[in-house]
Amino acid sequence: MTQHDLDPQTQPATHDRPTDARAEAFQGVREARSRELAEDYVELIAELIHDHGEARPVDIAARLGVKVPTVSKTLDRLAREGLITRAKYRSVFLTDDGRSLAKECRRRHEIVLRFLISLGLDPETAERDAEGIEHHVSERTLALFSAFVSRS
Amino acid sequence: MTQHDLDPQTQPATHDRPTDARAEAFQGVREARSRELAEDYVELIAELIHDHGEARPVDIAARLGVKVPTVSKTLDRLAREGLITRAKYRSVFLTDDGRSLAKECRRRHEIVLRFLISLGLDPETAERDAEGIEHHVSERTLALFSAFVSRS
DNA sequence: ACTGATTGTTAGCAATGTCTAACTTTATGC
DNA sequence: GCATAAAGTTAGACATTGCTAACAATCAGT
Ligand SMILES: [Mn+2]
Ligand SMILES: [Mn+2]
Ligand SMILES: [Mn+2]
Ligand SMILES: [Mn+2]
Repeated sequence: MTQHDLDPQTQPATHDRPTDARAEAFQGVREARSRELAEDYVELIAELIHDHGEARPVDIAARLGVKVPTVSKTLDRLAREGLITRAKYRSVFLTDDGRSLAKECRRRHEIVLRFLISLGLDPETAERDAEGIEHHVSERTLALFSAFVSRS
Repeated sequence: MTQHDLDPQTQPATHDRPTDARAEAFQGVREARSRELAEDYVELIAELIHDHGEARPVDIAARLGVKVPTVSKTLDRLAREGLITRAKYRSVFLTDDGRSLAKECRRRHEIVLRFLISLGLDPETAERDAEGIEHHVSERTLALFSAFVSRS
């Protein structure tokens, strides 16, 4: 390859994880990143349906802090992906897949949130951090978070 | 607004955080999301310069698991944003801003990583989760993570 | 110093995710 | 039931992030 990789002396003791493993990690993160939006949507849609009986684009938009046309376009994609069903000018419904994903997301969200609060974080910040972190925790980490919450 | 929000009975005891606060949380997450890539790049560039004396697109690409033209285009953006300097066909350098961001990112990365490992996670998974989580932890959370690591 | 291998750039495609503006449909209030 | 308000859609713009293919520059071994 390059001269560097052939010379161990030029590699001064930083973790020196294999390049491929790092690439895999980054690929995993990119993968998770690409699912984040759909996860936030279905989680929110499930909540709206539960709390209000229906999920309307205008309510989704208000809670996500985006404009309605943005929601409309994203909902088209979710429908294409089989997570929701929708009819023109009507509110949105989850498919079985969508409901199942929503449930999984809500579970992750709750675990992360309770964990952060158990650690001593204020609920506001916990909510904000959880909203981002939830998409990037492995099942293993989730298990450790759960255990910590129980134990504390 | 809509009939729902006017009728408290239809709001069955889910956390019922104000809509605006949620929107702000999501906006914060989107903001963080938009910075993730730049953060991963400068952190990696700093590491390559430290470990190998220079940061070449081909090495960045190998470690991120993307193709070289993707890196080239992203580096143009980072240059435009003032995080790096580059000359055609040459390797990349960090500006003061870039170096400062890299340092901050590395610090976050290390804290999150050590925290996850302290919790009991295996180093492989810890590395993967940290790579995603690092972009979504507030300074407060970081402080709690640090404290936990010290105390354990 | 040539030449072939490696590295880097450019152009162009596609998907995503955001917006505004203009329009259509549905719901509300009298 | 009609007029107006609210909600939803569509079109079109723009930035980002990925890719491949084609080309250009640099490096390395002889
Ligand atoms: Mn989220
Ligand atoms: Mn969530
Ligand atoms: Mn990262
Ligand atoms: Mn990192």
